[in-house]
Amino acid sequence: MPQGRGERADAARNRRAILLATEELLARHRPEQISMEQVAAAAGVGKGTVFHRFGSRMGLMLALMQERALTLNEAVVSGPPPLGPGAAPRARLLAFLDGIVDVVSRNKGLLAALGHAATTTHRRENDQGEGGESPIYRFWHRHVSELIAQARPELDADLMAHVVLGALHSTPVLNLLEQGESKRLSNALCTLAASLLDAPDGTPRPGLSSRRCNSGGVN
Amino acid sequence: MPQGRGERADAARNRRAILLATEELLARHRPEQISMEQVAAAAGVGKGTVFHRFGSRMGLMLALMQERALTLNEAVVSGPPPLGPGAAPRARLLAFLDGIVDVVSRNKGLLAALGHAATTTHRRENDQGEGGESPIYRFWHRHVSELIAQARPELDADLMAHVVLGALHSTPVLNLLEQGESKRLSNALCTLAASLLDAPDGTPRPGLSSRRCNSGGVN
DNA sequence: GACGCTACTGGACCAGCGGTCCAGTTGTCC
DNA sequence: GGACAACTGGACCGCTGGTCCAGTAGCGTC
Repeated sequence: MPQGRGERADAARNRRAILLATEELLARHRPEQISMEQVAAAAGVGKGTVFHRFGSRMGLMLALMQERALTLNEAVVSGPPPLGPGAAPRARLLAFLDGIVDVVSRNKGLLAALGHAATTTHRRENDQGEGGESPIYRFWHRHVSELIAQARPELDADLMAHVVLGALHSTPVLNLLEQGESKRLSNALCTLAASLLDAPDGTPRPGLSSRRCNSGGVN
Repeated sequence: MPQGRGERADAARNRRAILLATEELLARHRPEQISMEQVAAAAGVGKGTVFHRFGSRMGLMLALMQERALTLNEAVVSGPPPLGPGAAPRARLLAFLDGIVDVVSRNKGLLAALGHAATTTHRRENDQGEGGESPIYRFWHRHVSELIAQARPELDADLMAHVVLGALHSTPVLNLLEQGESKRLSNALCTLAASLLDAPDGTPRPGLSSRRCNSGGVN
């Protein structure tokens, strides 16, 4: 993506320096105590430069995340099975979950930083109630959602994908990752996904697995 | 809990006013654009009072959440089945998920506000790497975890509970809730939990549902 | 190699935040 | 009704994400 015609040499250099500095800081401190000023200083650059290149805290984190997720995304889109196209949806999903956990665990603080940025970033006039998700999340969600839909068309694939991916943003889970338990998470996520895809839904155990569970209000 | 001997009349009045004002603001605005100063003003109270009563933004949100979750928690601990003790773990879990979704959907912005507070609150000297979860989360997690463990002792119940509860903190899911899709979420969560508990794990479909899925690194 | 155009740079600056402080007030107990 | 402490509230602080713009330096042109 960089030096894509028209990017000056010094600009490219500084961009890399900023990204690198952010990475280092993220590795050493909790994301919420890293200020943009610190990032700028660590990169040997003025604050204005950081904002000029990345627009906002959110932009910075997004750019970093995008870079980190790039190889995984490429593997999904055009790599060999089971991650890439060609394998059965079930196998692809399990492989992909593995891949995601891997990326996330290698970038422990980054997801948390993204979450933090999302709630911190100043909203100017865009009073839109909606708000946009990050492209990476969108990509991941679409992929998971499609795989679930292929394997189990009767499920609410869209929502299930959100639920599964949601686990990665959860603070307790992130803490676990911080302690090197990524294999454990990977196993749990795969078990969960496998259960969902293999569940005896539709015919067996009638009245047990698909019973309605909505009751009245509680609070 | 209030006026529990020793709380002054005006203090109690103001405490309720603050809680109420927070609720109203939360209902009308996104949580990240509600400042403590606004809360104080809306409650007709000085900023110092708010901090004196609740300690921090986090404390305020926690107190509000605690109040909202109270009836559910009581129902779980001493209410009638299927929510309360006595029913089978599976039924209790499904009922509880329903209950949680209900509470969360009734307090749309509150969970988000809690998450926001968690990343925003100034950390003084407590440089502890750990960090404490909220008591409500802890309670919910323990309950879900125990139910899963009872129904399926071989699973990583602790982590599974985190994953399931993590869904409630996910922004896309929260957005869905905002649009009144709480029934959909409830169904999805129940389907997922049911799949997990009913999964043919251990003997059937050998080599399919519990196959190892950890591969090498990707990034 | 000089030149000018322009994108890039960086630090002073701003509004607003969460949180603190403490002098003054007001409820409560004896 | 007096004394004491708990409560109150607004001025204040340090710091943040983000803006601004004068100055700088890379790049294409001749």
